[in-house]
Amino acid sequence: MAITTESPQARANSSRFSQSAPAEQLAMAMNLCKERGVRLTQRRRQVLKLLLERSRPTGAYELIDALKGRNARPVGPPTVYRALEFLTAQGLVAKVESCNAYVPCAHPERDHDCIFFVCSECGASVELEDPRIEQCLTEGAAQLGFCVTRRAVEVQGTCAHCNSANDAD
Amino acid sequence: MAITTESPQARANSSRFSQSAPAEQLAMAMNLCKERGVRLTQRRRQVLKLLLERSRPTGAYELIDALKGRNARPVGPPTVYRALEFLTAQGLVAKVESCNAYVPCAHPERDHDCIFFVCSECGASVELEDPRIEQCLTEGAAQLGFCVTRRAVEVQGTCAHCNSANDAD
DNA sequence: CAACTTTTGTAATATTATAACAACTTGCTA
DNA sequence: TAGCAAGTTGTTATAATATTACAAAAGTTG
Repeated sequence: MAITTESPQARANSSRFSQSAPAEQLAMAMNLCKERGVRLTQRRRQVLKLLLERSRPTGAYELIDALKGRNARPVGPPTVYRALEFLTAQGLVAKVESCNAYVPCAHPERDHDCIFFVCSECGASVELEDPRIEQCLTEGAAQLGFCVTRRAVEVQGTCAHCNSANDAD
Repeated sequence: MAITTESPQARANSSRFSQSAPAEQLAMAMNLCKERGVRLTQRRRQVLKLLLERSRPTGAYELIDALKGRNARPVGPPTVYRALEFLTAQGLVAKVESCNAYVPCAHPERDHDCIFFVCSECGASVELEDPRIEQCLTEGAAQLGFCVTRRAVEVQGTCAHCNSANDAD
């Protein structure tokens, strides 16, 4: 098996950089779910929309608070966690484990791993795809006889934007 | 900069496979701390020892419970979390973010990233080193102007042992 | 419509982690 | 060696994250 050598592709989770607006992403998600015969209900759509509108990984309780404003009755934790579970299973959302927070995936239509670069200063995250890393992890797993279900590759640090802001001080 | 191509090295966190006994690892940790001029106090040593004795990533509250048996007075969460913070800073222990659990590092003397393969069935974890992945992450960071402080590469799935046990059914 | 499945609501609670401040240790140094 | 300063640990309370269990509602199918 040859290692593909396409260069890694980055995609920020920040609206400043996003390649498609929340509305487009939402429409795409609805299509995807229709094709798959699963239901992107109103609640699930609400949660996904909120995540798409944010510029950074968002905690479950932040989502709960945000939903309080949009709904007649406040929603409880299980409701949001269930929506996140569904969205994650569909590859529409990923959990950033090191932050206990959630982000929409850049390319839910493709089945791939994401690498997250999370800025500990501004909280923004950038999703990177790198087939070489997936390949390494696949090889490692094979070597161990390990059967993979989920991967999390997360890099913490400070983003270019915050770095230059700090230099200016 | 040439990519080193040494093959990845695995090291299980299970005593079944461990290459050095807890006592040796502890002695090594004490030396390391001495060299660095930091204090591996009794509490910190206790926590490290517990982690070394376990065959899997261990939660903070599991450590607290275990310490209750070993000490006259029970220790509170902050004590354990502080010990974990110290041990992590010294590279003696790493947190498996996707499990909210902690494991001793295989090679605290070397400054490197670890990749964890965590079995969701038996809970055991294997630490793998792969310079190629570190290289990819370094490149990715450089490309983004991102300044890295911490990395977490975690793979969830089922280990060889559990896989073959399941096949036998 | 009736039976069934899936989704959501609600209340309670479990699990993981931190804040704030007091007490104790350790190592120095006057 | 007394006394101070820094670092470490103890203690209490509480914050933040997540799940269980069961009831109600909505959607699906015969």
